[in-house]
Amino acid sequence: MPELPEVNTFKIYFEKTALRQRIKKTVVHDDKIFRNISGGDFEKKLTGRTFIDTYRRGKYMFGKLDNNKYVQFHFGMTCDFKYYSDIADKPRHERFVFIFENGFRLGFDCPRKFARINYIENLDEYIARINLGTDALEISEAEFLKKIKNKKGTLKGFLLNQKNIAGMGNLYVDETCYQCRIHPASRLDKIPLKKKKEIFDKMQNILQRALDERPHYKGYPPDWFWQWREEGKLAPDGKSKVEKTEVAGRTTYFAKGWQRLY
DNA sequence: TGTGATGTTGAATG
DNA sequence: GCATTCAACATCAC
Repeated sequence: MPELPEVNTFKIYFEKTALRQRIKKTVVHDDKIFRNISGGDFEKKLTGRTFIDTYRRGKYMFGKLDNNKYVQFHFGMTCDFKYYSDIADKPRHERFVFIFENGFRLGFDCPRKFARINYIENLDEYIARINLGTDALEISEAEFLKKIKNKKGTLKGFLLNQKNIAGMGNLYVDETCYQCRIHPASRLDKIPLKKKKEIFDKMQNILQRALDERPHYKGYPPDWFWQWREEGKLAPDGKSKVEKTEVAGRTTYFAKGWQRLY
């Protein structure tokens, strides 16, 4: 499910399928996932247009239209694109679909309707308004350290907040904490600078590797690197066991003993 | 049958 | 202004 690397995979999929194809018709089946526009208006705005570029920042993907406006795709927890030509392949929870002149369709499949679709007139103004942080793979160490400085709260809460850094989700946060041997509930003001730098490095390494693997939530390899995320599983020291708890309001796995609480 | 799930937001509280 | 907690969103899988 979509955190930064998964959204990047959606972006690649979108580029391979929808880019530079004129939209003959747009059909909205369900208004609910649109935030700043009605389904009817979305149909009108998108019909006859062509996507000419894409941009991703954290978990947000934007499709640039040939009139220099953008469509924001946010995939919530369960959404996905599907490109198909046979109507029998229509995804079960398709909320809207672009029908291209070649007869193929790009459907937006979204079971839980947690997605957020917006029509954006001015991208820079929009990103500034929602105060979206710098992409987790783009952010520099200096900016990361500056953001984290003078903050209290938990490490996990910080990493999950998209206004700080855009792109980290529950799984990658747990993974980063595990690899850094730090408890996700550690207080930011107690973590030494050296450790913060390590967190930054590991975060980017993990995201980059995941992105290179092009993960897709329906097709994660069975030996994927977060497989330790199970209760009772052993850490590399052979004795610390993984426990399940809640940090920053989210289900959290960590290896007690292996991961130090600051 | 009940419960929780890879996300975000807004309201309420401290 | 911050940090935290909670509810809401809607569906599926176990």
